[in-house]
Amino acid sequence: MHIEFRHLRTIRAIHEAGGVARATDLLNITQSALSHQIKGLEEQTGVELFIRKSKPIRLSVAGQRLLKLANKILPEIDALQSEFDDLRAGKSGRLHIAIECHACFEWLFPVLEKFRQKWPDVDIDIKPGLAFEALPALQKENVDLVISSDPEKLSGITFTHLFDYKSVFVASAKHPFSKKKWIEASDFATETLITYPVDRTRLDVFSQLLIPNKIEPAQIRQADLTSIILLLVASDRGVTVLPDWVVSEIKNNSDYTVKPLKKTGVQRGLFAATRTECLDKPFMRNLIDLAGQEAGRLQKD
Amino acid sequence: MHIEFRHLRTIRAIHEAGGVARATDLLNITQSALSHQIKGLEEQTGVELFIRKSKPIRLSVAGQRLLKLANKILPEIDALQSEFDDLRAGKSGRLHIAIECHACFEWLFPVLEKFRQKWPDVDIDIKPGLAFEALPALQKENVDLVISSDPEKLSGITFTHLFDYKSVFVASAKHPFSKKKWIEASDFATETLITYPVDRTRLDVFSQLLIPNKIEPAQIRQADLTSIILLLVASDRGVTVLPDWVVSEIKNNSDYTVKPLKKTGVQRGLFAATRTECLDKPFMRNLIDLAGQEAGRLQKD
DNA sequence: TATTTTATGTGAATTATGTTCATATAAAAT
DNA sequence: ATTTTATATGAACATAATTCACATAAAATA
Repeated sequence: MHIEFRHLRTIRAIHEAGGVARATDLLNITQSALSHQIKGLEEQTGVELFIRKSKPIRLSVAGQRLLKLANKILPEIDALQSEFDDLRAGKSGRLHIAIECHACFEWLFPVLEKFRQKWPDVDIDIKPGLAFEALPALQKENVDLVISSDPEKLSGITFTHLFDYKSVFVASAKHPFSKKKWIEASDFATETLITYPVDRTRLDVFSQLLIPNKIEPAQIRQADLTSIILLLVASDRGVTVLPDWVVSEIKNNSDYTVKPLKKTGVQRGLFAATRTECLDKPFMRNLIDLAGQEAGRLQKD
Repeated sequence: MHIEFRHLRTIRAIHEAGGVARATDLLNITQSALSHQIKGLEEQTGVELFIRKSKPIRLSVAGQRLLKLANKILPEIDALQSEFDDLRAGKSGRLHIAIECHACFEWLFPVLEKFRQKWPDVDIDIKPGLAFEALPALQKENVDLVISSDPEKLSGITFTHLFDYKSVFVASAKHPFSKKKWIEASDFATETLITYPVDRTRLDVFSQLLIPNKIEPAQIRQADLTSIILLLVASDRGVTVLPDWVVSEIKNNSDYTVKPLKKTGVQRGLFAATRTECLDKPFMRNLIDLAGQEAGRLQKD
C-alpha cells in the first residue's frame, strides 16, 4: 500500500469533523474501515499520524504535515475533474485546423473570431504546412478539422458540406479579356497566371480547367496573400482565378474585370472533414454551423 | 475507482518511456495491467487520455493535462515521504518542554542552544503555565519532556536522573545570618523570603524545610527572574533559597553570603520525565545527555 | 468512584479492485 | 504482403479495502 488520495481525504475529513467517528458521514464509510485505514497508513508511512491518548483523537505533527499536503493536493484533482467534465460536456476541447484551400483564410478568420467568443475554453489553432497530408493527419488526430474541396471516402472521416462557390477569372480592367463573356482554358495559354504558392493539383484553375484541357499558362507567378495577388492583377502583371466570395469585395471596383470560367461557370463545393465521432461534440457542430452562416453572408454581397 | 497516485505514476511513466510497453519496466507491472489501468482511468475520468490511432500511443490534450498534475503532485508526496523518513529516523521530531522547577531556565537555555545546532529539524518549544499539570500534559502528548524534582510512579512515564543539587540559603553579606554555619527552618520566621511566583509546594524551601517544620516566614515577596531575586537580596530586602548551580556564579561575590540549609544541607535530584517510548528517539537521549553534561559543568564552578 | 456513554481498535468474513496469463487485434516495419 | 511490435481483452487469480460483530478504552455523568 502507498499513500493514496483516499488517505488524504480521510485525514482532511477526520480533521474537519474532529474525530474518526464523526468523519464517517463525510466519507460514507464505517468507523471500522477508517480505523483500519489510518492504521494501515501509519504502518506504511512509519510515523504516528494521530495522538491516541485523548479521545477524539488529534492529529500529531506528522498528521498535520499530511493534512497540509491534502489541502494542497485535493483541490487540484477536483479542479482537474471539473476540467475533464467540461471536456466531456464539450465545453472545452481541441480544434486544430488544417486548410487545403488557401483562400479559405478569408472567411475562416471571422468565423473563428465568433467561435472563440462562444467557446473560450476550446484550444483553437491553425496548422500550416499540412496541405497535402491533411487527411492522414486528421485520421491520426494531429488535427481535428480539415477544410477541403475534395471529399473522399475515408474510414472514420465525415465530410460535411459547407457551401458552394464559383471559381472566377479576375484580370485588370484594361485587360483585353474584359470584352469576353466568359474565359476558356485555351485563353490562359498566352497569360501570366498568378496563384497561391501551393501544388497546382490543389488549385481549382488547374484541377478543373487547365489540366483536363492540357493547357499550360504562358507564365506562372506566385503570391502568398490574396491582397497581393489582387494588387498584381490590378497593375496588369497577370491574371488570376479566385473563389467568388473573395471577388465579391472587388467586383464593383473599376480596376478589375471579373468573368466566369467556361460558359457554365466552374462550381465547386467546400467541405469540413472531421473524424466522425467528433461530430458529437457541441463545439464542433457549432463551428460547422457558423462556417455555413458566414459563407451565406459572403455570397449575398 | 478514483484517480489514484498509481495513475499519476503511470501517466508519467508512459510519457517518459514513450509508450505503454516500454513503461512496464519503470512501473514493474505487465503491459496488460497497464492497459487495463489506463482503460479504467479513462472510464473514470470520462475523457480519452491517449491517442490510439498511432502506435506507440501518445498523450491527448487531456492526458497532457493529467501529466502536468502528476509532475506537480508526485514530487510533493516524495518529499513528504522523506520528511517522514527523517521523523522515523529520529532526525526530526517535536520537543515541547514543561518546567516545574522555575530556576531550571538557568541551565536549560544553554543546553537547548547546543541541542538546536545539532538537531536543526527538531521543533523545540517551552510551554509556560503548565507547572502543575505538566505530567498529565506529558501523558496526553501535549508536551514531550518535563523537568521535575519529584519523580512519581506513572504508567508510561520514565524519570531519568539528570543531576543532584543542593538548595542553599542566600542573603546579603550584611545580613546577621552571615555569622551562622547553617540555616534552620526557624530562622525564616523573622525573615522576608523572596521566591519565584509559583505555588509554595513547588518550592524546595517550603516542601523540604518550612512545611515539615510548620514555619511561616515573616513575609513573602515574589520575583520572576533569578537576577531580580538576587538584586533584591543584595540590597537586603529579603533572603532567598536557590539551587547551588544558580549560586555558583555569585558565591565569590562579596555582596552575598551563602549558607547550607540545616546542618546536613538539603539535597535534591533533578529529573527528565518523558513518555517511555520517546526514550528510543535519538534526539531525546541526546538532549538528556547534554543536560547531564551541562549540569556537571555548572557544578564544577 | 462507579457507571454510563461515547470513541476507537481488532479479527474474520466479504467484497471490490488490481494484476497476471493467455490470446486477440491492430498498427508499423520489413 | 508478411513479419514484427504495440496495445486490447476476458477469465482466473491475488491483493487490498470494507463491513460486521465485538472488544477496549477514554470521557462524561451520576
